[in-house]
Amino acid sequence: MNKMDVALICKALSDSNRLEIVQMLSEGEKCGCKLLERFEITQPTLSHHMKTLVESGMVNDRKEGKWHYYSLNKETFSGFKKYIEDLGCCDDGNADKTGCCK
Amino acid sequence: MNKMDVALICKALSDSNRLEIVQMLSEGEKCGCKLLERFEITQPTLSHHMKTLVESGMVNDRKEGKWHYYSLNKETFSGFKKYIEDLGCCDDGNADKTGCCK
DNA sequence: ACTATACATAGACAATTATCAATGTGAGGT
DNA sequence: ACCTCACATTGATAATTGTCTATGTATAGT
Repeated sequence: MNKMDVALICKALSDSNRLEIVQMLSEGEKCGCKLLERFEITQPTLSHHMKTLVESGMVNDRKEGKWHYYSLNKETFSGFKKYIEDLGCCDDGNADKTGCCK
Repeated sequence: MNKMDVALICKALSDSNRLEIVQMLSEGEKCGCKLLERFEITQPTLSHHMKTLVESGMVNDRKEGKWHYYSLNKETFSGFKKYIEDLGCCDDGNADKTGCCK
């Protein structure tokens, strides 16, 4: 995962509604209408947010009949987590010979 | 650390220049002029980015003579990391009784 | 006092974004 | 055929953002 991917994911997570959506999806797959119930936004606005999340790679979109089921993209998420962990990796002052720490 | 804090940090990291700045600061404290050398942006633009980073809480600003020394705020960073880790915490399907996994 | 350096602030502009109301689409049910 | 539900798209608007030029400010050296 490169810098641009991470910046895109961060942008996707930079809205508190979308952050909460990701949090809800971490509990498991959910359809759009269930997500909508939890927010005070209109359906087109949710649709826009979901598009942003899907395009960032953080969220999968699966269609079944009338419904869209959204879920976290585990691969993207773990890549993102690793990038973030490595980002602050040397700020503890206990870097070893590999140039990294803990 | 709450949702708004995290959204603010994500917004700060959603620009590839700022992401690279944070990456540079993870190597250690650096002054503004050293940072500026590495980017093809003007000084006011860097100043604006640093303000965004400092206001997000991710970066510390220490003044010494003419220079501003910037460094990662380890506390904020580790809080952020923890939040991100917990965010995707249950998407592996191996949640235990605590409601969480690994 | 003058100059140079490091950085901030103000003002402008183009691009992006979050949101909405209105409308379109596609799938199921009656 | 018609209607309803789930969702997307369009078009609009106000707010935010990234970037610049121009200018201001503070510190240090001569």
